Amino acid sequence: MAAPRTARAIARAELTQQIKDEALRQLGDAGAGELSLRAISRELGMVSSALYRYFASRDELLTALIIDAYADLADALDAADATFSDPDHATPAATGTEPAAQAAQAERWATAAVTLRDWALAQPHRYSLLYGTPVPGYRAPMETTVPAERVMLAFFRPLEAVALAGDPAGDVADVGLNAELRAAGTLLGPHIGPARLAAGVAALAQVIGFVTLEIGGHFHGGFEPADALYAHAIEALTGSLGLVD
Amino acid sequence: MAAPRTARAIARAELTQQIKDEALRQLGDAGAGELSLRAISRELGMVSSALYRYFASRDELLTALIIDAYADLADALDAADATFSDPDHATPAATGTEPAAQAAQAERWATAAVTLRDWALAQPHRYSLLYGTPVPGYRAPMETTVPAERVMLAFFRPLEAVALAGDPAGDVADVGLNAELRAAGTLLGPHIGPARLAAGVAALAQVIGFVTLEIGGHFHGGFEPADALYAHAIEALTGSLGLVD
DNA sequence: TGTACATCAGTGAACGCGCGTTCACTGATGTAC
DNA sequence: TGTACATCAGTGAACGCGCGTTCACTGATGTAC
Repeated sequence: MAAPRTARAIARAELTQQIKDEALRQLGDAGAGELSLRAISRELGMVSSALYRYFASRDELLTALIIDAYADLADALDAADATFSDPDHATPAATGTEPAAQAAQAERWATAAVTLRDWALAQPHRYSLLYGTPVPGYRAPMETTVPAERVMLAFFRPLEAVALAGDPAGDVADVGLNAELRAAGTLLGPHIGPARLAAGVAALAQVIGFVTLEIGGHFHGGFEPADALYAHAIEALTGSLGLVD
Repeated sequence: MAAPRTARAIARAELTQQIKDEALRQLGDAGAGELSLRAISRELGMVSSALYRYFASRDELLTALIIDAYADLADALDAADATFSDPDHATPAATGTEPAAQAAQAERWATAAVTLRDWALAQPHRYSLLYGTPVPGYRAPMETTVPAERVMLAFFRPLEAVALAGDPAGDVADVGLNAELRAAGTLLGPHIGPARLAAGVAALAQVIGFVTLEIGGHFHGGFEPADALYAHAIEALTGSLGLVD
């Protein structure tokens, strides 16, 4: 991974980034289906075939953009979360089952939800790349699953903390679903009980749904900006997650 | 609206439908950004310019597809709901505040949620057209808002019924949000209190989020099919709507 | 019922444009001795 | 430190393709008298 720092390598890294930046600008204008290598090269003042020194095909560029977007969103979520595990702050994960500790995890979760929306509203085309309509003819390769999981994890870390503190939450009635949830739990948070895991997935679905609707203009005329509505929903969700009473 | 039933008018209506059908088939293959008039005309065995007798432009065809999709989804929701207001069945809307009446509305709501997912999974490209990434360069005209609202209404009718039966549910803490909710309520259900309206929007967002994630392949490897998880979430949602205790 | 005229579906050619990808090439940068 | 060779970024032309939309046209269908 650590490339040699020759002038060539530096120039290559820089131009690779410029290509991605310009690609993103065009996604903003046109949407994912319309990403054009020729338009990108034109904008960068080079010939279209030169792009092939940097990305083997259009799909490879698209994959790079998706991976970057997941990573960037995950970074934003981690950065927002960092304030909660700072040496300056208490690390509530280890402090026990008392309401105060749970409330702190509720705030962590709420922060993740707010951060995701802020990120999405700031760059809706990148959000759409991740959670919108799949791009025509493009199937995300496995390289994207790791950064995608980093995003998920930001929403399950607070639940894991509460579970570790002694409140795992119980099973779910449906036996089959219970097994599915336990299996998913090994990735998302091995100590979270099935009931809370299900609530966690549902809460995340609501966050995604909210943002998708808002970006899609479905709140037009009614709510919008949907800040207040969203804040209200988050409060209810932390309740449903068993993080506040 | 009632066109003359000349042979010409009949042929026109039929071909118009065939064009739309073929357009949908291509959306299934390629996604919304790639809808091609030439490909459609090719498939229908006619010359591309002939399409302009039926749709003035690509955007107009796209608009027709969107309106149709909303209408079709709304029809499916209404049909599923019809069993609840059949003369054969009790019409619980008028029966009062007793738990039994509320439970009936909970089932109505759950039916809407299940119907929406079934419809979406059966034709994911149409769903994406409505709730996925906005099509590049295309802005939905106002003609689409009426059928879009029909879909929403299917999810708020049960809430209105409960409200009319004497359980409107109260206000929400945030004064500004309360006003927004009251304004939105005039469309969605004039007797639904702000708190339940907010819960209703949140529940709908969760439904949309779930289906969007499932169609986008984000449940791959974990859940999928997500039937059990979805059913579980719906139960929790009817609780959050104050339709079951 | 028959005729004259108007409407309209579908044709075929063309305009002007854009796309992803390939290939042989040149010249500059980096490496090994 | 200097030279010979290998690597690689970027060029420019080309291939083969697709697109939305326009226009003047023909022939069939519908309408009015």
